[in-house]
Amino acid sequence: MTKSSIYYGIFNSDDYGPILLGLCEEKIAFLGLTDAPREMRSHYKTNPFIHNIEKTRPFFEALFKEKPLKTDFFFTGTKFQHDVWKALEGIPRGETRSYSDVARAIGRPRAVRAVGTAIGHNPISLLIPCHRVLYSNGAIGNYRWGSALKKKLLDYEKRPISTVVQ
DNA sequence: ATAAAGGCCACCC
DNA sequence: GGGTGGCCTTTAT
Repeated sequence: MTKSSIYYGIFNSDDYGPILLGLCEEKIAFLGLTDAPREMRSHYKTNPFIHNIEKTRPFFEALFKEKPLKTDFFFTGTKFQHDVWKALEGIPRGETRSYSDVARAIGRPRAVRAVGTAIGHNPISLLIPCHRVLYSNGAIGNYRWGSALKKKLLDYEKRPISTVVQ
């Protein structure tokens, strides 16, 4: 059985720089703040990558609408990672949690460090809001695309009205 | 099978 | 403030 292709496009967001968006079977399979398709390799080891702006553009544009569709995700990953990522979806815009909050939320209060690692492997940045998870001491913490970008995202989310990702 | 490496945290100075 | 040991999953030997 052959693997489904990943159709990808690289776009530019005014505020956050390049955004790489990957589709698999018409669902969002990857979203990252990068212009490097190889960033998708660890998630989709053997799928063919096909550059296709036309296919991916509507999904990119939807990101900046009022209600971007949050449901159509194509997921890889282990059960543990799914549990973690699913917990992240429940963190509303403008709020934050600590890594240990998330660990508690999935019923694994002591797996804090593993939670951090799993969050770092979140394949769908922004829509699965991994940037809303901070150190328990309030520090910004790390981010796959750089702590500076994480901080920027959070600063934007403090605005009452915004056109950024919901 | 085993080891090493993580987007952590509570605890100790 | 800065180390350090423990915790748990994933990935690489």
